[in-house]
Amino acid sequence: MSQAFPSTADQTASRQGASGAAVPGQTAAFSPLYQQIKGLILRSLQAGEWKPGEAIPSEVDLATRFHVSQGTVRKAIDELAAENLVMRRQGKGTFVATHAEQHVQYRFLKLVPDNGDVNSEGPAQREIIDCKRLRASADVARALQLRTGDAVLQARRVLSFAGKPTILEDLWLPGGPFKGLTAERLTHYHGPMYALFETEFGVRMVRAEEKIRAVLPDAAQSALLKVGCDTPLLSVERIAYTYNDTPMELRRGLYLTDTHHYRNELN
Amino acid sequence: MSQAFPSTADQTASRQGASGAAVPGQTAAFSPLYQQIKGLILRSLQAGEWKPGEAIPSEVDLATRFHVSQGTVRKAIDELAAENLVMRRQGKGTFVATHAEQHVQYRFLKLVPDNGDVNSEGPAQREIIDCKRLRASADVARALQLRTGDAVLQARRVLSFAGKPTILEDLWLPGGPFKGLTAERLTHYHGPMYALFETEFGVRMVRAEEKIRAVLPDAAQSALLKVGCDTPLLSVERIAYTYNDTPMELRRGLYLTDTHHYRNELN
DNA sequence: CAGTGGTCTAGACCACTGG
DNA sequence: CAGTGGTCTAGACCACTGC
Repeated sequence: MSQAFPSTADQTASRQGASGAAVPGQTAAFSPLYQQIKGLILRSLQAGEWKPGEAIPSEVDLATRFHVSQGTVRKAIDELAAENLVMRRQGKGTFVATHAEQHVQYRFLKLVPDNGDVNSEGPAQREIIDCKRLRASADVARALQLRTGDAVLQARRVLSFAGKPTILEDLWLPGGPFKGLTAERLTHYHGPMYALFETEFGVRMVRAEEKIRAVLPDAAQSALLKVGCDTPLLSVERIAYTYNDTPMELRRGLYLTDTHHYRNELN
Repeated sequence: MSQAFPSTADQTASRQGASGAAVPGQTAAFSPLYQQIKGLILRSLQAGEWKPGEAIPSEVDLATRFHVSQGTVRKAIDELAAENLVMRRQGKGTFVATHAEQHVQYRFLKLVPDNGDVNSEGPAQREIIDCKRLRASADVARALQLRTGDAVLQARRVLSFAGKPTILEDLWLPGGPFKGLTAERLTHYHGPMYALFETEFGVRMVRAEEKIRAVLPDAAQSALLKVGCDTPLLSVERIAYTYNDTPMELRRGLYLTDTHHYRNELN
């Protein structure tokens, strides 16, 4: 009895007592109740039942809805909070996480000024170099789990700090979910790009993976960053995922690291 | 009543009921019971009451010892487990984390082969270039929270994969805790360096911070890595900490990234 | 003051390990 | 089988927020 929750929402949770009655020759994957609840809440988040920034129902409400104790709902939400999918605020409620908040802006950008103070340099200046639709090359298609030749959107931009070009980014988005995204829209939006993705296209980036290398720029790249072709740069390839481990963005960044560095914490 | 646990171990935990009786003009920092328990367990870990790899007392034992419920101990241990200070194993117990285990070896090394399979290339070949005692320069002293001129131990080594030099590391250790460490010992030890630190010097690295840049090697560096002076390399400066946020190692690595990359996961 | 998340408890039962 | 961590519950109370 590991298929405890069929598709409809309001349903009583099933305890998995009879472990002997499982499929023979196969280990019945044990999934605790709170994991199932977590899955249900996840499904609602995914379906957009609650929008980014909004509060989700209180723990007692959810406990009633799912016919479990508050403690079980609590443990489910604990895990969602640990994965940054929701934010708990004591006395107020639990809120769907968003990239559009001041203190979590640029959650995925690990480049910081050498003095360590992200606030010391003010907001980045952004310049969209171009933005066009094209057909996915083999490697882009693979990264985004599309087929070669599928429609994708490509953009290139430069970020500058204190007037100095520091980051050159190329990014690719699947054509379907991001239909209607234009250079205009990108240029005039103020705030993190991922916030725009949320509000305009309903795409929430939930986690990302980065592959980092040291490279030398080609002629076009060095011109845009205004450095010599012999200046070593960080190459940061990022794949960002929505719910369900679905890749939704490929980003290739070149970071200038003379006044900034990529900061990472290891646990 | 936020100073609930004085220095002796076996003591009854105090509830913090009377919040009105706090120091006037100052917010009484509320610290929940499980945090205090966590602090006590942490203190025992730090004091070496249980060695790396050993089991700590069971939850019920600890609950008895601290005069709290098992649930409270559980929450304390949950946090310690989340910080990788202990490892829980259902049915067996809770164990002090160690760097000397197969599946968590090289916990702090994020460089992986491009095919992503860490096991495909076999163990790294290690060569100690040198290892000597000297006086801390200003920047090394600052990183290790020592005074300029204090005794430090410096080592340099090259790691090779499939015979190809890939990582050049310089590292600095505080002279006091690592008294007696020699090039001999480093050369003949098989296993992660951090495991040696645990077993031989009782120093457990708990977390680390890295600053990453792209650089070009100098003549000596390029010779050791057998690459040209125009080959861009990842510069990875790591500070590793023991308990209490005490820095215990400064490491400056140069990573060759033509067949490997630095892998990072963002949440 | 009511409503929210956060803490703490005591007890029952389950899943896993090893002797 | 006993001992461990893991789940789930019901209930009490605390801390914080906003009305």
